[in-house]
Amino acid sequence: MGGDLLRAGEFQRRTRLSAKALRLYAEQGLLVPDAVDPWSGHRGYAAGQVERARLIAALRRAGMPLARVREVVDLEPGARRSAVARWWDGVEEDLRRRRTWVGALTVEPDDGEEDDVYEVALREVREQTVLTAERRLTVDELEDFITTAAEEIDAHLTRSGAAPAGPLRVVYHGMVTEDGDGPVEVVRPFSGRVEPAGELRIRLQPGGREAVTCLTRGQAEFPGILGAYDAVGAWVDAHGLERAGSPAEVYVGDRDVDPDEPHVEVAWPVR
Amino acid sequence: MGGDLLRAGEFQRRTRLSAKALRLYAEQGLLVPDAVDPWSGHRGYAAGQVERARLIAALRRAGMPLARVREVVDLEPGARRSAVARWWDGVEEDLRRRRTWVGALTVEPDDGEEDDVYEVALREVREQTVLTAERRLTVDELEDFITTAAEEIDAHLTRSGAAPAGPLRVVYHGMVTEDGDGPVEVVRPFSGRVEPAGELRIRLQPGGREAVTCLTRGQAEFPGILGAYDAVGAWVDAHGLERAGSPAEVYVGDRDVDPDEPHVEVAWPVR
DNA sequence: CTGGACCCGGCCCCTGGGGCGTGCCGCACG
DNA sequence: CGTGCGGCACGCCCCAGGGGCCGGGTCCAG
Repeated sequence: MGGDLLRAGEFQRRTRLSAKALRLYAEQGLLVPDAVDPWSGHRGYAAGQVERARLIAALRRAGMPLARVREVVDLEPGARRSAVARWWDGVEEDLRRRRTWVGALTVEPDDGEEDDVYEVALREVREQTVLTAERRLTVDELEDFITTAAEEIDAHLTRSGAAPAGPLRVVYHGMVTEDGDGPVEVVRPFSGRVEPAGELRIRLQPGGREAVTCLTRGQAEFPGILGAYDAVGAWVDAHGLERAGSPAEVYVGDRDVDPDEPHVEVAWPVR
Repeated sequence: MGGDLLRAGEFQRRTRLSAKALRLYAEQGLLVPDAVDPWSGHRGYAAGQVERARLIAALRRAGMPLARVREVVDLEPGARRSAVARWWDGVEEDLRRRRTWVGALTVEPDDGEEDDVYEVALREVREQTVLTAERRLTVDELEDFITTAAEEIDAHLTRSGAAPAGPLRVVYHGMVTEDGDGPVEVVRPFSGRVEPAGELRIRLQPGGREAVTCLTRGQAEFPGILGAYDAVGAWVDAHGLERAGSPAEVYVGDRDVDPDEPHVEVAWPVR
């Protein structure tokens, strides 16, 4: 019976969706009217479509992008609920990241100029042979990668009868922010004889001078640590030097102990 | 000295802003390069612009729209911090709204069909004289308006020597969702003689039949209450009746006490 | 028959860029 | 002296999710 077909306006009212939205969903095949008059183009919705439309409306109001709505609407209720929950986890995660930026923006700086907080020094480093692992990644994979790579590197050194000859460095060849993707290189100097293995590479870390500042754990948290990079960079510029390579973090202490002691350095090679 | 001008690429690296973004900001006057070569169009940024650029970058990464960045970026640090905080409050607020929708979508329905949860009945109402206040508003103003309007109405009745003659009704002549805007009418039946005053109007509430269901406080929370409207609407359709006006909430008990007892009804006039 | 309600499609607008293609520079290297 | 390459500008098309407006068609009741 064509009599239970709802016209666009009525359907709109019942689903709390705008005419524009309904037309969009119809075009995209997300919510296709039960019948379309070929002459006038007028759409007719079956009463049973109200439920689907309301589901879509709720998902949209929750802020879910249409592309994902498309994937989710046709799932079984249980699967759908968990899909929505998974998506929402991502939203909250994103919000947490944004919140850290807001935090950095709204926190009153302790006092004095930002540049004065960091004591930047110049030091000479000598050429070293290093074992490295490199990867492009996003910020959420970073922690994992550093830990894993450091373990792999040290295990390989031990296996080869070589020994670490200095602190772990993490060189940022590119920006790793929430959207950037490196590459990032985990670097361990060593003494002894080692063959490359798997993803692990051996290279010569050139000697030279680098500007460096030392941070406490607290200062090393993201995104505050960016301030340290800024400070070192600014110091280099201010002293008429030239940035000569990619900046690095040097883990003077062990990475996973002593959360409040100072032991990460930010170092930038200069010329 | 033109020597301390940074070219686009270098500035990009130092500010962690994309070339595209920098060009956009330059066009929009948000971050205007210190010098532009009139022949090549090449932009040159002063070293001192890095700080502003980084501020903008941080605001954008926090998700602040450019229009607001524009307002905020030139404020004094203290004012800026509070402006950012205010904006962020709005973001969190919006998120809370979205979260209620997600909650409605991910909560397992208790059991059975949604329609069965509500017992819908048909009842006869008689014609009444009512004092009303009407307004278009958004969902966040709703609570306030209902409370205030109810107080005003009852105060006016008392002043006029008339008496309330039935429970408070709130008639939703249009959709009031987080984006919709009513209009919403707060309605109090009365007996006695009353003159209109200010925004308060007197009209005749027509008698007739209405479909009605009774809700507990818990069911009446947004957005769950929408399910009640849906249920009543569906019941009306299923019984071959016709929706004859705007749906209303009837506050059988006082609005502000007894949070867990049932005393709000959803009523829909029918023909 | 006519007015008003309802509805269509189309077009331009918004944000905040991403991605791609084209073409211009100047600089270093052969 | 050429030439290749990296850096840069610019322009076009794309995304979501519609809002708003316009010109015209349709449908129903009076």
